[in-house]
Amino acid sequence: MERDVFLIEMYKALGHPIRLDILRILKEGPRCVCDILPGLDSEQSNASQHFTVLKNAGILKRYRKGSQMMYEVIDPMIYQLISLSEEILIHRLDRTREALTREVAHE
Amino acid sequence: MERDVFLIEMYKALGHPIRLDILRILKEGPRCVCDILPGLDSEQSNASQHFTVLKNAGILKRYRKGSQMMYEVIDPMIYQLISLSEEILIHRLDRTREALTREVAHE
DNA sequence: TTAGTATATTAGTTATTACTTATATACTAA
DNA sequence: TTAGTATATAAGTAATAACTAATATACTAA
Repeated sequence: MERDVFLIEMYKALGHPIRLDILRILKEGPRCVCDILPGLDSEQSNASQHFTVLKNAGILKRYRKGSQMMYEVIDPMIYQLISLSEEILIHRLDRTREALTREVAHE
Repeated sequence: MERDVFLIEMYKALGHPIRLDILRILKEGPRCVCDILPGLDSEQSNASQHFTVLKNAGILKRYRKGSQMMYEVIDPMIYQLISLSEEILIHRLDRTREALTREVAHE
């Protein structure tokens, strides 16, 4: 499928801790870079490149507001996606815990 | 967050066309490598490494069945995740189409 | 045993992504 | 204008991921 190109770009964009941090900060609404940067563990230039990755993946858009650059999540459904991923993870941890409990019981 | 490591590994694992293909084939249920390989655009060795990535990301598990190696999706919720991603994409295409229509109307 | 099949693993190479440093651009205010 | 602030972009390097080719392992059947 050729649409997969976009899917894959989206997954790749999500696959970096700094970019997840950016998305979490933007969950509160549009923010300028100056307000996001302090929450990131990254230099200005590097962070800026991460913004670009998220923009190119179709997740963020940006616009200028005076001397500041604003970033905004295009489609809040992306947060459903992240939540669902987290659920899957929790699901997994639960299973692991369970398996562990069974093991201990058998000793 | 330290749990992010696992999230990120999951997103990274999803971010490759061959690995998405593998998951789509496994949607029908457990399959041996021999049955999956023909559906992939990849050499045996390379494919095998993609299986490993999916396994290490906690998405697949495997077990031997005679001379064959079986792979199986651990948690079918992963397909919800993929569907949701696809929805987000469709959503985006709809918006783009809409915007285009408006533009043409204004000409 | 031996040969054959199925598949994983290793090592080497190539391609892609991330990061760093330096610089450019856009804007604001003096 | 000029200086300062906010941020992007470019170029180079380092780190990681993907691929290829060769080999190893586990099993089966003769």
